[in-house]
Amino acid sequence: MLSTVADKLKKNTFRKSEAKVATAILNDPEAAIKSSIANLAKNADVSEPTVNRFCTNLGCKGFPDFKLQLAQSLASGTPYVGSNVTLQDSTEEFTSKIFDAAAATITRTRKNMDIPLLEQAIDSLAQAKKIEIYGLGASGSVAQDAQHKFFRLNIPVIAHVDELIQRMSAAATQIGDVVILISNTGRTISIVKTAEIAHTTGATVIGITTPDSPLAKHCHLLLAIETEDDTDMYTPTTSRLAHLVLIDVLATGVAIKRGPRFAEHLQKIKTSLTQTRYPKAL
Amino acid sequence: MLSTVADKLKKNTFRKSEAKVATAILNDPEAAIKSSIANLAKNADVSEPTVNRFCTNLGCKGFPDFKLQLAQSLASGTPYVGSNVTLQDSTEEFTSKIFDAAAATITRTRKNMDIPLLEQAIDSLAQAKKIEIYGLGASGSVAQDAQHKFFRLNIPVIAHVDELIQRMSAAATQIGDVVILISNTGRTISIVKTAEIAHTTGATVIGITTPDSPLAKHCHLLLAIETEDDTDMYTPTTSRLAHLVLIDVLATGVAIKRGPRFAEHLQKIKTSLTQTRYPKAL
DNA sequence: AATAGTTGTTGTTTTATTACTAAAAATTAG
DNA sequence: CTAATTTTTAGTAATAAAACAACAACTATT
Repeated sequence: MLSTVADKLKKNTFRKSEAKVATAILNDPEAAIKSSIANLAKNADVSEPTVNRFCTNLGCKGFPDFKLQLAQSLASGTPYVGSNVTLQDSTEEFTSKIFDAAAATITRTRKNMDIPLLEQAIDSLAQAKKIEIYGLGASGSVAQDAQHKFFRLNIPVIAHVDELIQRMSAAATQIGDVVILISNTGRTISIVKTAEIAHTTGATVIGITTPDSPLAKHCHLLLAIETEDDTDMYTPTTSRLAHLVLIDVLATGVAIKRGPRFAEHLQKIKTSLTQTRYPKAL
Repeated sequence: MLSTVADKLKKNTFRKSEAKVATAILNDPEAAIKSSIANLAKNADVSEPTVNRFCTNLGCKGFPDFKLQLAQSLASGTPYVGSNVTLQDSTEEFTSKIFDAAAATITRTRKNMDIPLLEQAIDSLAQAKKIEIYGLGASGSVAQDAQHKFFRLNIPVIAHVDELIQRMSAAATQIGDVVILISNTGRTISIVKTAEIAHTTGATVIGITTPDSPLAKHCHLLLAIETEDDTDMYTPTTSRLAHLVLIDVLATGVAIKRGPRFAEHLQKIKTSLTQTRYPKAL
């Protein structure tokens, strides 16, 4: 895991005057990326070369390079402001926090994507005789969204949100089928059991869940989505957004793999819907 | 609408030599943020002051400021390249594009949020005797996700994804009830008809849909989500992500409005789930 | 007291910016 | 339609600012 400049700033393995620099930067990072070396040196009450040495010690090529890297780590993610919603928040505040959290989740998930693994998953989905998608609770609607996505690709697919039906259906899978299991925690007993059942039939088991979870251990292909710790009950869980985007990626990958002959199928689906809609205004 | 430096780079309202600068930067943005003004000027085959003027014309304070801003928009994954997925895309490419589009949608939606309107919606939801949520197709799973969210808040809520049941249920609503209609296009005839029915009963009709659409005209409260034009059939629709986050905001708002007495209810729900899960590893 | 480790001072080099000038394009008058 | 004038645009050269390197001084530790 490559650590950002912002992360390094928080370690306190600094010498006296470099610590001053670090705290000065942490005090107002936004200001730091805009100020010159002289300015920052004055603020931190150290000499200019100290600031420069500080930067090189952090692994940067110099002060400008440091500013650039800091700017980038600030831009991605918002690691500085705690984004937990509180009872005291104004509408504007909690709205911002929720949108922030959502965007951050997307960005974070993107960074952690394992492309070769994705390709494997897409391969097996593209060749699947049948795709079964299981989820419970909030992951249930994710499963249904996934069904909708793959259905449009003209692939035999079914989502189940009922524990018993999931088990029965899983038991009925065969070699060549793919079972996608969606679980935020990866610790839902019933889903894990279902994964075990699917394993016995020889179906390919794909998990969209937290790494190192019980479910993760029962998957042929683990598409890991890191969960933020559910510290605050007022903060909605954003991981299902990551799940949805991941499914978009899978479905798109399959669509591309199937190539241009699918274009006409998708067109068919589109025209089939036109009768259900009011025409677009000009 | 605040646009990033990266956005501005794509507009071609440049003069001859500044266009050279823009293309040079777009050719290799990563390199641009690292090079000096002299270097970039040579690459673009223009003089150094031209590069500088280019930066100030873009609204930056100077070249260093420009580099900083560009670095930030690159880091936050802004799609500075056209984000339509093509058949030729590598897995890495279309994955990036999809995640980019998702993040961009979230950010864009956030900017367009109308806070007072949100507050009105939250108010009516918090006071609702009953909440009904309707969606079809992809919006169906959004509706079910919404049901799940409000259900956790101990509010009488039901989602329907069947056109006929939606109509019947809408006809049975009363004053004090709230009907949430979710539609990406806002042009699904059946949903619009259902909105009309709900209107006659005196229920509050909230629409989560495209502004200026037929559905939008039949809502008491319109929570507008701008849709990106569905230009490419391989590009998944990201608007449902916006819908989901918006629902998060609504549910959170209601939770906050109901105050601390809800904390215990949420706690109850949590403990009710523990028996269904494997314990967390230490 | 000596030495290794840190920090500050001075000066050089690189980088960015400003002011000015030349060229090109556009506009208007003849 | 052409020529003259104005306006816009780009480049040159000079200036200012910033970053960096080499060296000197200081501190703490043994």
